[in-house]
Amino acid sequence: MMDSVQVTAAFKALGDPTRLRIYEFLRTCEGDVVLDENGEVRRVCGPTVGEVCCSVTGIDRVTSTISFHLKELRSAGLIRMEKRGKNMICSVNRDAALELASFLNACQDYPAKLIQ
Amino acid sequence: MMDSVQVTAAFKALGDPTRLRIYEFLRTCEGDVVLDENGEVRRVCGPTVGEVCCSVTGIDRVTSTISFHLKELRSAGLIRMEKRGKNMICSVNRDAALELASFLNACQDYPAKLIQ
DNA sequence: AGAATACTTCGATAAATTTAGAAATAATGG
DNA sequence: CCATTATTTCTAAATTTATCGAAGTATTCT
Repeated sequence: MMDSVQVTAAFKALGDPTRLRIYEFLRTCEGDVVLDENGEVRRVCGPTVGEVCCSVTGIDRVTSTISFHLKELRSAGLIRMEKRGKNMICSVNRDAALELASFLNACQDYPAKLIQ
Repeated sequence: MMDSVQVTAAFKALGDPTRLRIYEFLRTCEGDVVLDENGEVRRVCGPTVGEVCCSVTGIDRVTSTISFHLKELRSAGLIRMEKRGKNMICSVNRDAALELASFLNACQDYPAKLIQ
């Protein structure tokens, strides 16, 4: 379970237009995954850092800037990155997204009293 | 529906520890609401800015700073504020929270292909 | 081994953000 | 109408952040 420090970090990471753009792009990339020896899901193909740079339209940033933003998203636990030869393969961490969603949905656990 | 600029602004607003703290406090405050002449839900009692200052523990900020953060949350559409005499009454905007949650839940609409 | 490719880290800079405190505004109470 | 209370706006300072380009690190290719 994410504590409030982690939740803040995740929201902060998504609260930048360039990063949100990258994040949304990564979400749309269907990629193959495998189950490794421990039964963990591991991504084996998908967008590399270079592909993110080329593919994310509307923003115009050099590679080092994209790298910086990917690191921010990764530190916040929102994406995973895995070395694959010369490349780094990026993928979203769905568990983190779902945890954040459930944090936001919790607003319904505190109902307001309605008075006519 | 929130566009991506609004989503960014909302995440950014929540991505600050002081604001997230305030937001969480506001969520827990059950307050009475009324339906006004247009059938709109309107809050009639609940935490004022001053009460937010006193009640949100763990942060230590002067009133003007809290006021600044409330304004940020309000600009992002996450909370509502309504004048009531000398006071301003604060409440969370649940619709915004639920929209953000559904943005995050959309990560499930793009399934990865699993390969053994 | 040396060159090429993919990415990250470092250094510098400009812009944005958070913060406190002072001054301003608005509403109520005597 | 003046004093008090509640909140906001303004100002200035400190800190953080986003950005680029250069230099560095790894990995593959020849």
